[in-house]
Amino acid sequence: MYSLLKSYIKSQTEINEEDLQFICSCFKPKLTSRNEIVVDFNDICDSYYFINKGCIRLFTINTEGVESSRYFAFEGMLCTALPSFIDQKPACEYLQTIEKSELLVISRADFYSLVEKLPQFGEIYKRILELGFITAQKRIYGFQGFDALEKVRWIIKHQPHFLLRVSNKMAASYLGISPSTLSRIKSKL
Amino acid sequence: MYSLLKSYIKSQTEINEEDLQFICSCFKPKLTSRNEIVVDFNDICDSYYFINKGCIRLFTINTEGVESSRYFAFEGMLCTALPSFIDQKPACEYLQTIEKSELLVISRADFYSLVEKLPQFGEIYKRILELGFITAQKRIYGFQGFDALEKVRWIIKHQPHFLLRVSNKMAASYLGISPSTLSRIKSKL
DNA sequence: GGTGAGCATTGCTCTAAGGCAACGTTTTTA
DNA sequence: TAAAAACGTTGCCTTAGAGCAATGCTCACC
Repeated sequence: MYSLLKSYIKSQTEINEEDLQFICSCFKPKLTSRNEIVVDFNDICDSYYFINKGCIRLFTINTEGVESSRYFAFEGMLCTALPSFIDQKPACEYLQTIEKSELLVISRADFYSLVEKLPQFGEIYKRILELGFITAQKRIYGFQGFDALEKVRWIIKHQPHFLLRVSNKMAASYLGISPSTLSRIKSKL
Repeated sequence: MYSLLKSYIKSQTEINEEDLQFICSCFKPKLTSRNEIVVDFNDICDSYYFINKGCIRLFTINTEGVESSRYFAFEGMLCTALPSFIDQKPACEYLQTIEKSELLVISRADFYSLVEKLPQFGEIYKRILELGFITAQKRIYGFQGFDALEKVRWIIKHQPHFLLRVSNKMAASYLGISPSTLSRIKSKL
């Protein structure tokens, strides 16, 4: 159950077995079903989630009822509704497992306690933030000024499994195009 | 020259005068002209910039020669081409002062040395990353699925000075609309 | 394992907004 | 300070892609 988490941590930092065990002991397993909402729109998010199996989507619904997805996380990745997690305000977005999933959950208190007490874990958190920042930027550049076809090509290049793993509707809401447009583009390659 | 930087740091963390002085001594003044390119497309970015006066734009140019702006920073803000700064790879974007500016520049080596040696500065860096991440996310949600008018309303609401400070062309390239569309929208309020 | 809800696909129509061009204005440069 | 280059604005035309609707498929749920 914890082998993927362990190898994730070891890939991020030098760490001894004892500390590694201690970190893992802070993560509790949680099984979720397809399309289960783990963090609701008005919730204050107080956990960080490691995906042992399955897939998490972060999305919101605007005033006209249209979904907008901003992030998908897969096996071996950490994920949370970060703005809410950091500032302890309502998430204003949903965190959803779009497949039957096995999550490893660490509470905010334990997470920050690890960041404080274990310098290696502080390093990991810094790295998560840096990577998140870079990913968001790449996405902004990747989508800005591109037409629908170019966006689809971009996602195929940068996340080859994405379109295979995610429903047409969700993928479209991530790319900022309509499901029918995405469907038409896919049928032409 | 350093008063704005000092008040920025004091607003972010508890710090004594000695440490504050030491931090400031790592920042060197740099004067730049309007539209000066500070970090070029192929440069590896090895400085962090604090804006004492003026304005920085981060943008790139795609294969068809179209500009896409992803971030504008104003007085009292820190800014760099972060992906390049972190990973020491070519920036693939431009960092430009769009007005005559006074920057306070810290080298990457000094920056990371401060992060290591002064816990308060480490905190500031963590906070920069967190805020950057949150800002990027808000922008993704803020623009996704919005039409041109809604985007303009969004920027007026969230950054009221933006359209007054930034040229029509640059603002359009930030909002992901054409300069003529932005011009038309502005004329109708 | 049968039924109902939601999703994917595809054709048709319509509109927001981009491209282009012309003109006036502002900024840059020599 | 005069010429040249870049930018802002506006009109006209064109088009990518959204919206809607009909059909067939898939999957969740009893």
